[in-house]
Amino acid sequence: AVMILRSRFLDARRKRRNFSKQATEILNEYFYSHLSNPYPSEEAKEELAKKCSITVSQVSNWFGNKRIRYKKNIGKFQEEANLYAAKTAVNAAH
Amino acid sequence: DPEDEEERTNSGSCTSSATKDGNTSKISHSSTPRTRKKRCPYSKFQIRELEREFFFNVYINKEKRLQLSRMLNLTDRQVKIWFQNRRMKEKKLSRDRLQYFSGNPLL
DNA sequence: GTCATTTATCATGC
DNA sequence: GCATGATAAATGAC
Repeated sequence: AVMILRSRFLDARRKRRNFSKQATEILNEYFYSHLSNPYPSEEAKEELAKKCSITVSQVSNWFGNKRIRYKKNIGKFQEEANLYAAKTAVNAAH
Repeated sequence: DPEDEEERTNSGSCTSSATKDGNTSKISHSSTPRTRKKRCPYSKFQIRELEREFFFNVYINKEKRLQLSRMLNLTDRQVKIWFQNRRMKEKKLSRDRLQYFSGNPLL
């Protein structure tokens, strides 16, 4: 029984599952609204993790990947950037 | 400069082809990072030996470190860094285990 | 020494 | 076939 759970734990780490649409939405909103300094504090990470129903480590991984992949090809993310820029603008208006 | 303590002729995968030529600096970084060393994954053999030593001793001393670095064709610095990263990995594993099994009372 | 990172690589989803 | 999340080397702050 313990062995089963142990193997299940090891598998859970290796298997990759995409985050939910809502989670990605929340993370992108934060990223593009802090584009000048996309480094959330530890407290901000915990809050994001809670809202996204993921772990703090996963939040750190997401921002790490996002920062370098954005930097490596800004053009590819331009459309996405405009989208979330408009979205945050609407939210601010309300 | 934290420069190479002899990269040693690598036998297997990631040889020291860092071409430390003087100036290919396209962008004039007035200082600091003169070409970051390319990340090269270690071989199965290297990992096994590192893990073996890590099991006995989470902290490796200078003596064994030099010995191990020579045996694995790695620099002393690389072995030191590997143990640092390995300790961080162990800590993260502990955190993840705790979180993973926290919701499971093992029925 | 720890620890948050950067970067490349790995593994998987679709 | 790439997009994406996680991990493995390597750096730097402290």
